[in-house]
Amino acid sequence: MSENPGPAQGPELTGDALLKVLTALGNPHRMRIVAALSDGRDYVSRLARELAIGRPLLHMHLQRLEAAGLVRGELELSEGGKAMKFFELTPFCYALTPEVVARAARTLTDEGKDDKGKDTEKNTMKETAK
Amino acid sequence: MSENPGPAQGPELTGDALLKVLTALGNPHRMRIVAALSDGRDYVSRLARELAIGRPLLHMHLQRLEAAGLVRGELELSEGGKAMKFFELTPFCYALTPEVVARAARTLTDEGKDDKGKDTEKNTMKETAK
DNA sequence: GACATGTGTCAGGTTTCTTTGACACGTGTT
DNA sequence: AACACGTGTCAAAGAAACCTGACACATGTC
Repeated sequence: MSENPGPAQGPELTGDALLKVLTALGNPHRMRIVAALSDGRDYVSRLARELAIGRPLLHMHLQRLEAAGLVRGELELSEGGKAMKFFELTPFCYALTPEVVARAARTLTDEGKDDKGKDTEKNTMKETAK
Repeated sequence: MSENPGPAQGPELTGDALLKVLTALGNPHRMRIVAALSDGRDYVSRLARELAIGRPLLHMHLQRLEAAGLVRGELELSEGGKAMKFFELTPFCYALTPEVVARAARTLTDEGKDDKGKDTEKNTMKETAK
């Protein structure tokens, strides 16, 4: 939907990034979240009802997906003034082949396991809601 | 590197199958195994030395990769008569997009988690919403 | 026989992931 | 105020994944 430049991360794909995507997608709930979000954006509480899972749980899964760059959340205000966090899919596109995996594997770092060091600069939220 | 025919499993891809692939690939060791195997086939003990991990551990990882259909092992006899298990890559090719994941997610079964399978039973959780 | 190589499996400890039930805020409505 | 709805977080339990050090079995060589 909407304008979206071609994602197509052909050339460079770090092992840590791919690993994060794979572990993010490698979970039944998170796959279902992607499926639900493919029908359009939605906010957390409603999504939780839809998927019949707890809000804290969904929150964690969404966080994981967002950290992998697969979904994107945005806090908005409804007419009523209530803060609602809407999530929508990122139009990702990864080609999973032996060559891609092999190439990515060579750039794997131990840091990847806990994502520190390199701050990707994307620091969403941290409550500006005052 | 032999040439691979077009795998391209476009039409049918069950959620359980994709999930298995994703969880299989979503691990640093297994990614490195794929990388090592992309240089050509190898047998377990040598691979373990190469990757500097224990044999039992490698054995488990290879099993996981094989269960996902990403590698294939074959027991052969060397000249000496020793039994050696050679592993080689399967030329897989998965396109990872929101649509593919969404579609696969709809065919996810609870059985997938432990691979029991042949049950024609539709066991759609007994979860009662709170 | 003792050794080095290959195979596989098992029990167990460690770590990480998953899940749940509180709790602490906000808001608008009854 | 009490309620219904939204947001987020936390601690702790439970489950699953990961890893290691044995052990078993083969074979060929010193």
